Amino acid sequence: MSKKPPSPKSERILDVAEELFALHGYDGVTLRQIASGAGVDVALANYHFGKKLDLFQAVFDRRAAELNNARLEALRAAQAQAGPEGPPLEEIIAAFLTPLDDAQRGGDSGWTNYLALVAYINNSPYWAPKMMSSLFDKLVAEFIKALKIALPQGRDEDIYWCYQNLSGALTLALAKTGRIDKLSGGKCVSADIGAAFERMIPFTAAGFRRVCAGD
Amino acid sequence: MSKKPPSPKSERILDVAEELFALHGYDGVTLRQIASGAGVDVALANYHFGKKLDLFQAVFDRRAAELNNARLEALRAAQAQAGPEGPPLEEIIAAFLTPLDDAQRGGDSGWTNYLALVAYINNSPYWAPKMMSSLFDKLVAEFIKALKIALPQGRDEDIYWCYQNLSGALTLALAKTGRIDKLSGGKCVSADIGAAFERMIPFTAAGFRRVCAGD
DNA sequence: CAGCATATTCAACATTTGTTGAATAATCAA
DNA sequence: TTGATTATTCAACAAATGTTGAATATGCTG
Repeated sequence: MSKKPPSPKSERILDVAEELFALHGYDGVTLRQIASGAGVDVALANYHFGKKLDLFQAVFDRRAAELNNARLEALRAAQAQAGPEGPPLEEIIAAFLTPLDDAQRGGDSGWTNYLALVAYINNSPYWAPKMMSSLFDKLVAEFIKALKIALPQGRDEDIYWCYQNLSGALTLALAKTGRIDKLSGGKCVSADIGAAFERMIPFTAAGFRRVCAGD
Repeated sequence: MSKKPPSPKSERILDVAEELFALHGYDGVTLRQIASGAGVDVALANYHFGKKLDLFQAVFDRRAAELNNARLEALRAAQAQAGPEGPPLEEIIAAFLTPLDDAQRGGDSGWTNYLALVAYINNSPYWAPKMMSSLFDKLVAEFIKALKIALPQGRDEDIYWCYQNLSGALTLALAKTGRIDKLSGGKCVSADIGAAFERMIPFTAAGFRRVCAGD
């Protein structure tokens, strides 16, 4: 485990930046808003992280590796438990999703903000190509490989398109826009990622099978 | 020298604003960038549309009614063709999606930008509650009603959660981030909405059935 | 033509923005 | 204690931003 100073102000800067970037996007947040929210002078963000863009990248990087590891471990665990034919579809998808729910349940509200930020980046035609590839491509490739084994008759294009459907459903869930709350008259709460995943896993698994296996 | 739609400069302002807002978001675009792209002075945007926020709203409103009508008509057409038990699931979803593809195929690249802008708004925790509800809630309620008829055993929460999965998959497709292009090594092109919908319809239909009908 | 409304540009404003260099405070080893 | 390194604030800069009022152009109607 990495050990870091308990609460230097640089961490508070990252926390506040994380929250504000997730809500308003990169250009919708000023360094002074971040500094003010962190109870810190404007120049301090620059001292610790350099330019605004570097701060944005630092926020993104801070939790990326840990998130990646958790998801990869979940996939490896499912694979270790399965036979040589690989884990079933539902377990692959669950390994893709549940680490995100676990992170949010950990009590650290920073993870909630971080995942909303990832949703913002992943849905942005400007940011997604620049930021998502560097750290997530390898992980996604691993999941795609596992999906191909679970769906041996699936054509590559179909699997990738289905993966995009899964990614989109996940992205909107992480964004937590509150829209489903209103549409459903309160029956659904967009902050309840567990409830969302409870449906997302069978939903997308059935979708994969229908498109890639003809079921 | 003359391929010009007889468009006054106010339309060009909307066109450029549409494109830039879709790519960079509300705060990522300056009025001077819009004016410059439209070959127009900065003050003209203010003269025609008022404040920046009003311009943003004007861009959103310009095509909203037409889009809504096309989707509602598609649903009504499916209902008219079906018996009293209502149209099957796939046709409801197709009515929800295909008008968007038709709009993009119309040759007007403005529709492509507009739908990417809707994707940006729909995925934003800040904008979605303010802008999506006003114009889309009634339409969504109509589709939900049709879905409930097609899935009579489905519980309300399940149907709403499934709808969110559909909405998320659609949103990411409309954002056209280009990410699937790279992941798939060129086998999928995110600009090809037709190809995306070809999979999205059976994918989400199977998902609805699995979650809401126990199939 | 004249007159008038609309459309468009020009010039400028008060703020806000990201950024930086110097000054001050805190931390810590010797 | 020193002294040096790190952390933080202060003050200010040039550039960019949204916005506005006045000036000019354009088009239309009589």
